[in-house]
Amino acid sequence: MSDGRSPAAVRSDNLLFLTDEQLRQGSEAMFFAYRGFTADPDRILGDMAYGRAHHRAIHFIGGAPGTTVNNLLNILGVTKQSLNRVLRTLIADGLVQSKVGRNDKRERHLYLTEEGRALEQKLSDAQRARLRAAFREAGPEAVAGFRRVLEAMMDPEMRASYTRLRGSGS
Amino acid sequence: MSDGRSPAAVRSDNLLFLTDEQLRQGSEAMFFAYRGFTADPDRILGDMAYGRAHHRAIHFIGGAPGTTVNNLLNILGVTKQSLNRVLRTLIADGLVQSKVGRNDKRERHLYLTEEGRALEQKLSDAQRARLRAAFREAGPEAVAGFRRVLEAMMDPEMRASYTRLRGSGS
DNA sequence: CTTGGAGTGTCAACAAGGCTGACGTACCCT
DNA sequence: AGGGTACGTCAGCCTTGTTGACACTCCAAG
Repeated sequence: MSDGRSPAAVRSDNLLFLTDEQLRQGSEAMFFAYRGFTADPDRILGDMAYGRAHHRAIHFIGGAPGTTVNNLLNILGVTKQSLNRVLRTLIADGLVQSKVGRNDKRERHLYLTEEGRALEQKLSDAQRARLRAAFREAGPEAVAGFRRVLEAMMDPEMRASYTRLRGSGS
Repeated sequence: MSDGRSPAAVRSDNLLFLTDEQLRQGSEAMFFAYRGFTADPDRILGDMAYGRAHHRAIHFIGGAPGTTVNNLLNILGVTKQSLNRVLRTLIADGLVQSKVGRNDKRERHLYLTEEGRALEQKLSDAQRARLRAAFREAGPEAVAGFRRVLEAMMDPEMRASYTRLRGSGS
């Protein structure tokens, strides 16, 4: 039920001495940190007609120009209807360009326009500033540990996406 | 270690060699890891009539029995209307009990019922299992670094909430 | 006692962003 | 020619966030 009452529970974790309380603190750290992590871009987007979903799309298109819709779908883990709604507005507003594939004409390859790149820059600058400050404050070894834990926390398929297996244009 | 292409960019961060690419990877690690982090409870809640908001409420009430509505509001960072909608269903369903404060009768102190505690247990067990596995895989030093970075990433007020300043009963 | 303000509950309306289901179109491949 | 793939889209539903407005209870100050 709770921390340290049962010697057996502690013993079962004797390698790392992970009490429930420590794990609880880990959960809450994730919650609060993620809030901080998204706070800056959210504030910027709040002033415009866009939301976090647009940010994600712009981010991953910017990071893998020429990626296909299907590819993005897998990375973001949403339905095509959800993604399409976001993509439609971004394309209509001229932030994203969609090109029919050369090899396979069913596919659409996505690129940021100049305007899209500008917004991506603005958003990621805000987010990177916080991340940079946090990394500096915590120190290099802490950053390495941070990365190791986060990686271990992902679903395996996501770990693959994360490890630079991003799809590229045909 | 550093894949610095632009000497100027590297030099500007010479203390830690933080390239934009490293920060980008940090962002994506947060994104994918948070997805993994919430995946298990979300799956459980999806079968019931509850969502992530209910999980959060139950979690923080369970961790600080007797907390007031206002307290919870500050921790969760949502409007009272949003929280109230969630709380109302939890109270109606008998998972949460709301008691009028002794000293200040305007306040409501929130507690989990037996049933509520059971659900909290079920949800946090799933989440803790993933966290535990990740912590084990990454090792103790990595966990310490993980905590340090997350803490540095929070907003200052949230850091206060996180550091066990949770409100308690009247 | 009156009054102001804090803490809370609640109604109404709305928006973002998830979801499912269904359908159409264009295309690739066998 | 037909089946499966990639994509777009319409329609509808849900959760969860938002504002704004209003009422009630109660504490504390005047």
